[in-house]
Amino acid sequence: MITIRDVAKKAGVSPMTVSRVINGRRGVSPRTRAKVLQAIEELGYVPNSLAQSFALQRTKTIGLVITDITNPFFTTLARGVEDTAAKNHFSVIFCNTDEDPEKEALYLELLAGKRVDGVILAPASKKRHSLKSLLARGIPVVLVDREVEGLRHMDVDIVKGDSVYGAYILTKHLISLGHRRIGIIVGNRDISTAEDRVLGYCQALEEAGIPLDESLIRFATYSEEGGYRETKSLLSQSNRPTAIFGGNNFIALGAMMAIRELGFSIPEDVALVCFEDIDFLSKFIPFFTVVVQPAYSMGVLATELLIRRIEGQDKVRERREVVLKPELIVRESAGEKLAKGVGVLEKN
Amino acid sequence: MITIRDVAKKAGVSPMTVSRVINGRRGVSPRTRAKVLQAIEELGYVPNSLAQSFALQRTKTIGLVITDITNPFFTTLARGVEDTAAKNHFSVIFCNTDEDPEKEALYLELLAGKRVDGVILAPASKKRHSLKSLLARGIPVVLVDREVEGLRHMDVDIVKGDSVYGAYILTKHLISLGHRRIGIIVGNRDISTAEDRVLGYCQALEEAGIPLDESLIRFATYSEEGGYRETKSLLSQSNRPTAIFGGNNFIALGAMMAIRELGFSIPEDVALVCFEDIDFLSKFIPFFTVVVQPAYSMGVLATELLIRRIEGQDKVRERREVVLKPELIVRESAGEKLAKGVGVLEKN
DNA sequence: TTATAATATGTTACCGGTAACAAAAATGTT
DNA sequence: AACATTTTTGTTACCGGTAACATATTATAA
Repeated sequence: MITIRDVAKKAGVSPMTVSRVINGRRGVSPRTRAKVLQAIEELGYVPNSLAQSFALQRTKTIGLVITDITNPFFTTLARGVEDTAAKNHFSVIFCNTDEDPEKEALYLELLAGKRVDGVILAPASKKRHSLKSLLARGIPVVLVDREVEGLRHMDVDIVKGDSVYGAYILTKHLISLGHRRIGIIVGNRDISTAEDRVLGYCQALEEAGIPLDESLIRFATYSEEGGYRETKSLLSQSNRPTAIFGGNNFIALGAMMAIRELGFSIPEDVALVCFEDIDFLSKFIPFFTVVVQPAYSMGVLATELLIRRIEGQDKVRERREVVLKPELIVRESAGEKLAKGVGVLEKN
Repeated sequence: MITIRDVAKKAGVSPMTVSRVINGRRGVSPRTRAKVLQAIEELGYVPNSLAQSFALQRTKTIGLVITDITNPFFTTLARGVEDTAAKNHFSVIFCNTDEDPEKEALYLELLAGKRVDGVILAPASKKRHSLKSLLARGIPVVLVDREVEGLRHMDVDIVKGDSVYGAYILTKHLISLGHRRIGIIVGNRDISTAEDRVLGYCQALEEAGIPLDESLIRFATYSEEGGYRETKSLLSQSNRPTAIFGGNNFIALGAMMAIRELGFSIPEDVALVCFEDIDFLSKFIPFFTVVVQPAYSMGVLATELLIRRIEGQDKVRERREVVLKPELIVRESAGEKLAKGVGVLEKN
């Protein structure tokens, strides 16, 4: 492998001079620079960024720890991260935790060992402990999508959607269409968005004077199985809901399966809405009423915040919180066509 | 930052001994090992894998260079790569080229600089040159999904789907349903799968004795716009096709848009089939007839091949080629319900 | 022309591990 | 007990860059 010393020898200069040329530092005469560049060219030299990272103690690499790259929400977010990282000459190492806090802890440890310059994390749990290995080492962290408890005074930024608000408007929309018994299925109680979405749901019900029925609130997992199981359970209880609020796209997918299996149709028998759009489906058949979050922007913003921390351009040390408003997209799955002239649907 | 020397001092041994303990090497007495472990524990020491990589000249990291993580095919493939890499204690750096050979070359250069142990690449073009920076440095490469020209005798493995066969059976399926004029839209001519899919298409036509009409074959881009534009063009020509074969999911999506805009319906006016499933959509509404490739397995296999090369377990130096058969999933978008009793549809 | 500053280049040591070899200690053998 | 072996531990140098400082060269001013 060709090193900086090989180049130096060939160009008849010192390694340091070559280093200067590579990094475009001033203080190299044009003639010397030309000689060095030629030597680099002839030898096909590529600087060893590993050695560089090692010497400089920074890797120009960030870790992206999410739960599942297979979820379009995270895919899009990841794309935002990658694009922004590339623009700033950072690479991205990516890790899927599958919502497993242990796997998460393992990955964070790994990233700490790799001395990544920073980490973007969608935490699998509200618990703080897995962050320790990073924070203790002074590695900046930006959370995305989800909160972690007890970080108020630490410099861990966060970029998230306003789940409370999103759930609130979605629930309100259902109520405006005449629904009174609305089931809600979200992820694990340990995930902040699960709590928040239930909170927004409760707020909307309260505002409408609809009494809360605990049996309609289900904490499951943000997965197809979770949605499937809880929907079956919800729809088989005596006083079954007329609408179901899926905590995310996967849950809605599972719910859809369950509804179909039970021989019900959407929205005639049960309305079904959810958080996150259902990508391809919605392009083909604009059917599902959803609340969408700006996933790509979340990735971009998180990366920008992180890089700013890394480069130390932020004098401000306190925690930053970016909360993005989600958007309600009204389509048909909540029975909008059936309920002509109701609420948001006047225009129909 | 705590180093191995700090631990050594605290434990009253040499750094080398600590290194041995960390790596679980034999030749350390139980008592010493205990002392060292305790020191590590007390100091909260985590080995600097950067330094480790540097000393050992291997990074335990692979690069994954694909065109777009947003495409579910690549997302799934990436997941296969990540899972397999993690299982073997490798990390994955990921890069999106957006089908741009220049961006690809840049990323490969970057990865070469980072001294990744190997690269998995879905090439943006058949041209070989961007691979040079890796091959010259002896960095193993495994191609996925697509071929690169002139690599016969080089040790660059490949894992791909059998595009010729896939296109062949899909076209044959259309023919069996009575279609004679079938339009096909694929990606750039520089991409091997584009050529292969057209090849399979031609074979099926030839076999059925249907003369080739060049105007029905469109090399565009593997994107929504490509599908949209070419579909509009295909459907507005005088003798318009009764079926369209989308080269991938995005193309089909664009085609769908175009068809809808032109006021046609699927499959009554035009049949529409494609390569790659349309994930969410198909779960909700099993409508699209497609040929699917085992994306996850492709990721797994590619990673396994790569790691085997990296670890040098392969005595065999010649190029390996893994070709996976795609699967035809017959649904309704080619007019199967309309054409009762025809071909594959006897069971209906 | 000489002093002084500015610019260009070189030297040394270090980043934090580990391989390769050397030395010391423990164990076994005759 | 004396020697050979094996096991445990330590020493040195190196991986390939770069910071910090030292020195040589050139330009600028007095």
